Amino acid sequence: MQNLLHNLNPEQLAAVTLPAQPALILAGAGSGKTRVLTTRIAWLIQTGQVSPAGILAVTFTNKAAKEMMTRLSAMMPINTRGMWIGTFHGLCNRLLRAHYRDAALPQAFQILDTQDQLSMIKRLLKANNIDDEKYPPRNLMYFINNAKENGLRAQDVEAFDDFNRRMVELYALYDEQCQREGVVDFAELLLRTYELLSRNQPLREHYQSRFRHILVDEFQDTNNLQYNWLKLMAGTQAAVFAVGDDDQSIYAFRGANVGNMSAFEREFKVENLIKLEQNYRSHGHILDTANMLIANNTKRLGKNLHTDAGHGELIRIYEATSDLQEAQWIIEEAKSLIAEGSTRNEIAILYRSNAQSRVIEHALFSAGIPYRVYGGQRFFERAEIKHAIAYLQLMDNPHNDSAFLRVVNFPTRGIGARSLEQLQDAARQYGISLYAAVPYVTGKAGTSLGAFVKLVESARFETAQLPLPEMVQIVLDASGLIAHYQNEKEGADRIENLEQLVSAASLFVSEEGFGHDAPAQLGPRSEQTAGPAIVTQDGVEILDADAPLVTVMSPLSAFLSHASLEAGDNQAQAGQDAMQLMTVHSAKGLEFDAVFITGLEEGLFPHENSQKEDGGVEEERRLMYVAITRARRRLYLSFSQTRMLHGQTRYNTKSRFFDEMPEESLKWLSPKVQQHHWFANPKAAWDEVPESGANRIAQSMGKKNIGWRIGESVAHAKFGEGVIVNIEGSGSNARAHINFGRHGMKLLDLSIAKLDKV
DNA sequence: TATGTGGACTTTTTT
DNA sequence: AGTCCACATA
Repeated sequence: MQNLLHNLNPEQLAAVTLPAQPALILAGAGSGKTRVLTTRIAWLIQTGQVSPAGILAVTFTNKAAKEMMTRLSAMMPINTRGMWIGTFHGLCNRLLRAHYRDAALPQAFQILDTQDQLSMIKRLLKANNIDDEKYPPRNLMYFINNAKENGLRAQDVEAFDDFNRRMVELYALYDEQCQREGVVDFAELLLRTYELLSRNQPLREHYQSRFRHILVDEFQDTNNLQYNWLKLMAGTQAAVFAVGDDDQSIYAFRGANVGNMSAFEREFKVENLIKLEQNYRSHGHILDTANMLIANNTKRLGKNLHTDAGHGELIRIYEATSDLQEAQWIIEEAKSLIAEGSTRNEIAILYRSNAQSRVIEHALFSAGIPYRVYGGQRFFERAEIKHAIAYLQLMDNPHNDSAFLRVVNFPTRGIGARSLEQLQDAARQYGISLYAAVPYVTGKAGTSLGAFVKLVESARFETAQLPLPEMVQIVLDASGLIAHYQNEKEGADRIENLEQLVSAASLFVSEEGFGHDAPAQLGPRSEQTAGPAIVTQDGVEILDADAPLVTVMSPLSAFLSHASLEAGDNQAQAGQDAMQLMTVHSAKGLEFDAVFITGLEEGLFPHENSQKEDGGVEEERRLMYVAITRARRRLYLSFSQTRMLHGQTRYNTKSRFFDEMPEESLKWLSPKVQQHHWFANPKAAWDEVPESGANRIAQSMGKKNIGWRIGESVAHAKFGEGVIVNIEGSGSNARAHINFGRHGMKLLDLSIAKLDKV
């Protein structure tokens, strides 16, 4: 116990040892948030206030859940696998598996990932002859997900015009189709659980009285449905311990509602509000910069980070002439960092949008510096893996039409569009799945479809008694996937990935406690585990907290859930000491000795789209706050006068965020006025050279010799600094398009406007 | 049915 | 500029 609370600062200690009441912990970046969460759980258990079974801990990512379990096992001898620690979706999956009948789901229901959901919607539109120009599948998907995240079924959505009425109809059709196929999308996992518990009183009361303590990580990221889900789980008895940071709320665009923090404070009558403001990560100048920047936001719960670590180094700021040159500068700085003893792993290059990584990657590649880009395709999202998974899905639940269509003719087995059309007609006519409709198709199409069904059936039959990894291996061979990729020119990597799927199955089986000899397909092993695994109370089947997934689902079903809910690593070549490239969003939660934040230009960061959204710029500022607070010791900020974007050169002004930082913490590496753009930017130079054809055209159009040039920086009394983006007309008629950053693009008459050179 | 071509798109992302 | 997707063609 002494040990457990040892080394906590007063605020952390206070948070960890709060009484069993609603609590809101405002945990600043680097303030030891995860430590507080895990220590709180350990303290509750060790002091005998609650048994491990009475704890529900919710996170957003699998990574965070795993981290929590690892730290918890390090703190006390406890089997965390049986505990209810997981993501919202993972926990919902667990609940729905245990109570599938009450939730009106088939036992082997499967989970659609975003790809699957979109392809399902496309199919739906096609089947109903809907013009996908008028109803873009992606929009319909957003519509449906948004409705679900607000707890609304199709019948609850109010439609005020024909267009929306149609959308609602399609939403209803979509849900019916999912139900027929026995599949649920991500939002459905949440909503279905919410509905299950709100309708089923004994079940609700069981869980409400069982979970005495509910702990929530990253509370600022909860959406409306998740917040209501928590309220329902908590009932009136549970102590909800919510940890979050409103200043790090950067996911509003996907439904996160920071307002949930103040709603929680109000609705739960929170009396225990603790701020963790002591930062253990960054040096003083970095924190001062972050603090001053975020102070420009209006709607804040209020928080200021401080450190004992001293001021440290100044923030280094660099103005580049082009994106290319910015990249080259980064590499020079990184090289000298490495020369001074930094490891590449400890250097991160952050950018607002993925498109910015290319130039940097090119530069790193030519410099021969190893790097790793986050955010690529993830293991379970690769096409070949999705194919293999689809075969497994069909063996587990043949009515999954998405899975059926994905592989019915892959590898090709002579089942073309015509055959499938016949099949889909039959399926629609009888209201059954494609798989079930196969017997209704006659002729040659029927024969080849029948052969496919036989393939799936015999794979299922032959592997019924085998452990999961062996089953996967057999499916890879029997499906013809391996053979297909062997014949393909660049199939080697794909075969390697498929073999990795077998390893993933092995790893899964041992990690989840299924045991390597457990048959993959046999039903739930509740009979074998016996004991208290499932108890009946008021006629309701109740899951015991220590019962892992093994008791409620087969290894195969569990593995398929895992594949959907945990798409796997998206890092390329892990392991190697490499520089880290990622968007600011994906950097959240990470920290590095040295951080480069690049592309700090108006329009890019803050992003131009954010100006139109209300609260958009504040979210961008929080994003910048997250970026700054990733750095431990050294922080570089850079921006560029010109940048190639979407095949066009853009002239941006520097980000407004520079004006919101403390001058005394900054060190400008480049002189305010650089050499002229056409000097450093080869492309611009080419355009401006008098001999070039392009320039002769420009001259004849009056683009030159009027005292101003495209790309030149100017200052205007009202609009501040800007960049000349284009010039039209000549002589006294000359007018210039000038990008004034936050003031937007202006068209000014050059003979009238008072402009100064910068 | 594999392959090519034109057109539209382009902020951020986890489950 | 680069990617993805739908549709057309050999």
